[in-house]
Amino acid sequence: MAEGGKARKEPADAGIEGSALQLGELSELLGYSLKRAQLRIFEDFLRCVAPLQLTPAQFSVLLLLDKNPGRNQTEIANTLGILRPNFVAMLDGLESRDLCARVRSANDRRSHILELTDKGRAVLARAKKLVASKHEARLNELLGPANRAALLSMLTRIAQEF
Amino acid sequence: MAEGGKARKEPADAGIEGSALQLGELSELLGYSLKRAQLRIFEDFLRCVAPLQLTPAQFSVLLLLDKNPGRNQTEIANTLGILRPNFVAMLDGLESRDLCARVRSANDRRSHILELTDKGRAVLARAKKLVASKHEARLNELLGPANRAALLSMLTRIAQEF
DNA sequence: CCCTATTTGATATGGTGGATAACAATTATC
DNA sequence: GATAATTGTTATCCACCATATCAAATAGGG
Repeated sequence: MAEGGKARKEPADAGIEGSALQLGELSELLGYSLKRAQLRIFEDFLRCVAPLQLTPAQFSVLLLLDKNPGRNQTEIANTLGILRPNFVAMLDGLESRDLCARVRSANDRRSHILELTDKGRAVLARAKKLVASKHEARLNELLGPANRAALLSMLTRIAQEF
Repeated sequence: MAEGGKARKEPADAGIEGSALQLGELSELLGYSLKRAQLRIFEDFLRCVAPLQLTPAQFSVLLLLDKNPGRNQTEIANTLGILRPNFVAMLDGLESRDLCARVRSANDRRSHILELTDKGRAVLARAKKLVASKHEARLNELLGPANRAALLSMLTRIAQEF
């Protein structure tokens, strides 16, 4: 067994066996970076707002309820791109934590008007502070305010006009 | 019933009942626009590459296999952020369509070396053309080459350094 | 050389989001 | 007043993600 050259760990070949794979055209694919960045941002959001146990989706619901009082489930869900059936369980979660409430409408007894509770408003206020001071602040630090604004503008443009 | 003011459709109140909800701080939340933009981009990718029946994830696997021959499942999956257990079914799909093949390694009989088949290379080539000519071209049209490059750069930065 | 630890692909399983069909209650429409 | 449409809800399915576990194979230490 002394003819050596195949037993160990193949140092004979080219030699990029270590780890670093070549991403190739993948690094030019916008969708790929977009997805990766989105996962990172959501991960950081969850971390920053962990004390309040709010997901990005839940936070967006609370924000929307605060800015749009008197709306029903369908209106809120549609605005956020959530399908009505899937919005039910989400509201159940928020309502069971006393962050919002379903109130039967007097005009149309089919619909539930959604309201923030006092606790919901308090949690939202704290969440806003955490997001601004930890999450978005970190982004500003990484990109700078001007770049951050440009990035937001382009993403909004894609979301709306693409 | 002629005392009017409550029967019809409540034109008495403020009056923004039509539809347009106020997004409020949501439009300043980068994560929100990021997610929305990502969904749009993936939707368009699927549409553009529909004739080949490839998802973004599948396309990224084919790209990676092409640029990194001789790698095993773990290496490819790790690079793409896919967990090994979830990569199995994905490979089953690609292999059953004869786009790639698992080949037992001679050095290490535990691992499967992943190879693109001829058909896989052909499909990848066609997919690249569709993505470039339809998908990415449309993005360039919307943002312009310079903005598109800046966007990609910032997203990559977030994905890597955030 | 043997025994143990590690690695690789695979399976099973659970959780979460997203999508559609269907339903009862209510309202709109003709 | 009969029929259609809307609202919230349930049930169900599918894609994706995550963890524990396993058998086969390899690596490492005595």
